[in-house]
Amino acid sequence: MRYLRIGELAEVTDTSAETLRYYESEGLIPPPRRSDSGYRLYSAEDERRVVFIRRARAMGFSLKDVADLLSLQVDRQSSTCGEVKELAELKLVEIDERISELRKMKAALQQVTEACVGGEASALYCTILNALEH
Amino acid sequence: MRYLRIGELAEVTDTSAETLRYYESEGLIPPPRRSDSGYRLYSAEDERRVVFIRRARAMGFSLKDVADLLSLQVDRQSSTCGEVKELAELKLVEIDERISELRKMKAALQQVTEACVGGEASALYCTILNALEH
DNA sequence: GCCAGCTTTGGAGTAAACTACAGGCTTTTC
DNA sequence: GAAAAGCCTGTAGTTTACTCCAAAGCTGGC
Repeated sequence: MRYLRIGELAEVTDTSAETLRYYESEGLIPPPRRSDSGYRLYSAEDERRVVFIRRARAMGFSLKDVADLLSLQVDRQSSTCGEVKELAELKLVEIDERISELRKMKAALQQVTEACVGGEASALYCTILNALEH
Repeated sequence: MRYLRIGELAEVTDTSAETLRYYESEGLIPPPRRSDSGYRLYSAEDERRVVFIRRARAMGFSLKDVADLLSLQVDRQSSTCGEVKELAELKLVEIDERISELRKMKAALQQVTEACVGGEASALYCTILNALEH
């Protein structure tokens, strides 16, 4: 199994070593194993986790949100399926709402670009706010 | 035409007077007209603008992003339709990417909740990371 | 006309999420 | 084997987006 050092993981996940150490300090990624000299060594599992965090962040989820989502990683003894399911369903509703808002925004933006086909004169109507009040 | 005072606008847009003044200071909303005594008086147009800002913020767009989107409000002389269209299309791509990421996340979450139907024993498989590597 | 509850400006404070040192090891490269 | 590059801990600084005063002026109801 191949382990990555912090700089390597930073590169493949498009972030920085500082950020990775910060995530560790905030408990978003578990303390990785260390080399004899104390260097952090990250597994493929750690990498997946960081990729997930970065994706969620890019979508505007807070680190707290991400922590909630990651907490859905559950082992047998810690909590029942019911609790996990409840949390997941709450987040599902949130995600659905986000998607529908984004669709509205997309429709509005498309209306803007369509209004723009007509050349200079139609710039008058090129406002996203006008497009939004369907 | 009905004008709203800052507290009223704050209430209908579910934010605070301070935040509205902050948006004004950052150029996200234009300086509204004032009453004789200097109170801000907001139009329905202002209200729509604030609603838009709050929605976009709730979806994780930064104020800079919002400013970009609002800059699509263009008047005849300021810029050509081509420029507006280009910006709008750039944001459209961004929005599409966001939607598809959210869909992936949704699918993963649904997989988690489905795995949870089976009761306690299946909690072993209840990890969102496992679900994400389809 | 008085008082509670607005509003004003200006400036300071806060929380989240990084980001950047400093000083000192370790590893790699020439 | 020496310089360059990478990593360590710890702490301090930055950015974004608010949030909270303070001191003073308005507004509406009794």
